[in-house]
Amino acid sequence: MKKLPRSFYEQDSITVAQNLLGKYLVHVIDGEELVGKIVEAEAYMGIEDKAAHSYNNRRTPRTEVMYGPAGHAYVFLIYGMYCCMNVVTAEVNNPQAVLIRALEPVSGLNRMSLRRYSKKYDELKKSQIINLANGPGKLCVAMGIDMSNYGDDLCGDRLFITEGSNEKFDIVSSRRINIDYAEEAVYYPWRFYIENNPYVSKPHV
DNA sequence: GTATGGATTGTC
DNA sequence: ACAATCCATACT
Repeated sequence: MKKLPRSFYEQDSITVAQNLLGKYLVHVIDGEELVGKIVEAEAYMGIEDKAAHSYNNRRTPRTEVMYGPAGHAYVFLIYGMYCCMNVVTAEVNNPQAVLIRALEPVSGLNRMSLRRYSKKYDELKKSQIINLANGPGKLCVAMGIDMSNYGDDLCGDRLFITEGSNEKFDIVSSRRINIDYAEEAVYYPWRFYIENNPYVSKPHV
């Protein structure tokens, strides 16, 4: 499949978040391709978005990559135990990003399964298959994405995103998850997911 | 140097 | 409903 061009990422994060649904996230690790279809994403609109790490132009070592060119990975550690992966969007010095929140596993299934459960894929229960990558922390474990991927160029050959299939789907929008601190931004409908996809993290919200 | 809390998850 | 777990950030 064809990699998404830099221009895909050089738009506002709301547009990119919606357009990322159905695309394939690929991580090449240990000589194998791990692939998941993006089924859920959240837009973080940067300087004026109280939910964003870059709110009010907060520029620190952690958020630095968000101020650079679009199409790079912003990975951060959350709660001391999980990583979350974002795609940097918009132009330089406009620190927007899209959080990848859930994947439908596509290939490298055994590798993903071993990373999450130390078991082969065909030994998993149904619930474990659903839970392989249906959350921002889980998908990073399954895909082997960690802080060493901070700043990775998504137009490169290690961590990238490709075009999806021709399937049609409807997009649902809702409030973003776990940003209760964000005052009025709590209610912005900037979470997007594929309707009726079983790998979405919290379909009901 | 010190304190605070989090774009989560798994278990109780 | 809550603990796990620890770094980034803000403040002194």
